[in-house]
Amino acid sequence: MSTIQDVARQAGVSTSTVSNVLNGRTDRMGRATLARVEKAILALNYRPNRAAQQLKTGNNPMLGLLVPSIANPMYGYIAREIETVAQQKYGHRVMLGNTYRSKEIETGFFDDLFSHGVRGVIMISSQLDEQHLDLCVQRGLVAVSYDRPATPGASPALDHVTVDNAAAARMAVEHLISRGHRRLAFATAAGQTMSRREKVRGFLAAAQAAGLADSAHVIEGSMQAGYGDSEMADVGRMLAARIAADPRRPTGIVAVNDLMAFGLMAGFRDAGLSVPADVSLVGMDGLFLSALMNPGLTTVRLPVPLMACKLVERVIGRMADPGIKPGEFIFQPDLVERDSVAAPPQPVRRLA
Amino acid sequence: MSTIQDVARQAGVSTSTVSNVLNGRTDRMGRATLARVEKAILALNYRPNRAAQQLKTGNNPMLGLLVPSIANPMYGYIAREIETVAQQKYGHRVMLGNTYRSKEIETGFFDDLFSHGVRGVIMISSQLDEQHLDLCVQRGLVAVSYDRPATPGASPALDHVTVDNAAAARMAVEHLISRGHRRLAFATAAGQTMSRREKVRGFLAAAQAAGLADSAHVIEGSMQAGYGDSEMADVGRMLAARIAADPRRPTGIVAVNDLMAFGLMAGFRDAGLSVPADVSLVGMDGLFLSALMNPGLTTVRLPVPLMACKLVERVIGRMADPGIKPGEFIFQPDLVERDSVAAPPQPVRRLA
DNA sequence: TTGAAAGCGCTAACAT
DNA sequence: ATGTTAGCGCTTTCAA
Repeated sequence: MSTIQDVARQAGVSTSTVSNVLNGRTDRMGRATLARVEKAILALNYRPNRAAQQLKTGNNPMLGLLVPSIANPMYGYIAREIETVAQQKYGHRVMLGNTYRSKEIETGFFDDLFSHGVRGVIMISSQLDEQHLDLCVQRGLVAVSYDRPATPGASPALDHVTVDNAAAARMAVEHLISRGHRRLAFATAAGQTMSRREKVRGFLAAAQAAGLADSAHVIEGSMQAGYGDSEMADVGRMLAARIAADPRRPTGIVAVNDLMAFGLMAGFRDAGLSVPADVSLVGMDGLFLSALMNPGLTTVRLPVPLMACKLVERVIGRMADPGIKPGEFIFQPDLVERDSVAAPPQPVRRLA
Repeated sequence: MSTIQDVARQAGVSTSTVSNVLNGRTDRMGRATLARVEKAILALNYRPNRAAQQLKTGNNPMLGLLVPSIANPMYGYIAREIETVAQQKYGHRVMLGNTYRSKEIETGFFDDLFSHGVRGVIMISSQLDEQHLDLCVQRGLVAVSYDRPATPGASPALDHVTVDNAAAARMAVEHLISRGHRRLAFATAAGQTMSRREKVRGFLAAAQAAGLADSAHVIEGSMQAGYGDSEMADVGRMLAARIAADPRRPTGIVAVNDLMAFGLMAGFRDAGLSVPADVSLVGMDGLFLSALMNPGLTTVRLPVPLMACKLVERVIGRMADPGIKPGEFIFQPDLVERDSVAAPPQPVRRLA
């Protein structure tokens, strides 16, 4: 590994000149000098030592990325987009952490962020208390949160990038209603996240607006382990059994996310119910996997690449200019129609 | 952020004493001194600056992790296991990169590994030339490769951790044969990886051993984009159409991985063929998603947590002791039976 | 048992 | 236009 000194020697200049070209201050030198330095850099295949740069400047071209579990296909998708734009567009690397939604693990990650000199972090579905977060922000962390709107009232210390969850739920409900469904349910897992709360709110509001308040219910399953990839589907499977057993069961179900919908589909199959003949189902997320399900899952798709861009743009932008105030960025989803929704089954008529 | 100096001052000792307690050399000091230092560290919530440590020692408690795409559920799963053990068991953080199987991107990642002072890397399904890799290893990188056996003949500069891919394919074939299948196919995507080659070899060998060499074929679909999450399923879907159109089509199919199997299932459905009544299907990977498919996918499951442990243990072990020679570690898979395999359809008899 | 001090590779203020 | 230099926070040798 060659150092800035090696380059300086090779080019016959001082280290500050090399440093200047490294940092784009090329106006401060002759063309010939610049050329010599660039040649030496190439010849030695020189790469600046980030640790030294960071020790000096306090900056590290790296972002923290916190997800509940990267094994969850939705978080994997978001993470891929984030890493790709952080790298290709801004030259930043990504330090990844799985939190399993544990506060202790999150705290540990933040500590390490500081000790590695990483000053920007993207948090996917955080559960962090506002006070802990505020503390990190006070210590100079630039944080951007996904999938969780700003806490109303609290001073926004963070950026918030999120889909319009209430609108997403509404789209699902309206789609079901347009196909003739009157008995609706929203299937979710216990353990409130902001986004789940918003979806429930949107679901209920849309049902009410259609005059269906009395026949729209929220069904919640409890999760053993707490973080949510296969567990989320397990909950769906369990919930489906419960729903199937109910003689007055809903005919149209909105799932809190695609994984839940996958579990629901499997559970209905176990119970001998057919989707969409007996129950219709709408997911949320728009995973590529939803197209592979049998039947293909109708789902509300989130604009993941757009949101990932915004997330990265905001952390990096605010790291560069601390004067920028945190903001809130809400994206609109869209409905992808496939084969998991049909008209509700006709009630069986007894012959007189 | 407090420094080692702050701690030294607070405890009334020199920085070297603090450094000694930081590095476990507690025998070199009095009990009272140790206690004072520990108290000061706690009081100041002190965290050593990794950049400074690294500048001094050349070590960084961080691992590189290279995957083709973290949006692929299999790589997401492996990555989660790796990050978790690296962190919880060894206190190392993970720097993540998506390669999209591009050599340029891989090279860029390696450069950044060096400039960040990261000396250990885990490569999932790398396509790297041996020579490029060797160069990095010569420069001091400790590399561990997953899913690719050592190149025979070449001096092993890397560790290799992999499942016994040939055995995996054999298990799938034998399962199909045991259910009465005689016309077999192996469905894969174009673009050779080591693991795909091994699987093909195992498939062919098993078919031959059963005297089925003439009726066992490898079917290969080409990928547009090159890296493989939804693309892999797309190839499967396309391949299914091709297979369905063949009047002498195979009755039992082994898919190169679960994603391919998912695509195949969807494609057969498109074509009006039923799994397993018309075609039987065995996947490979053992994703949790395979249990959610309709029908549930029979698949050869890889021992991911075990392999992840070994991967991490090897990089970190060899970083600590460069004397350890690279080795090869092969894990055995097992078959998970679900509902995608049945007896082959009876040939239609015409009435005389 | 403890401390002083050099130096890892870099940046940037200051000097020339 | 270019060079000199202090110092970022830490480890470690050597001296006391």
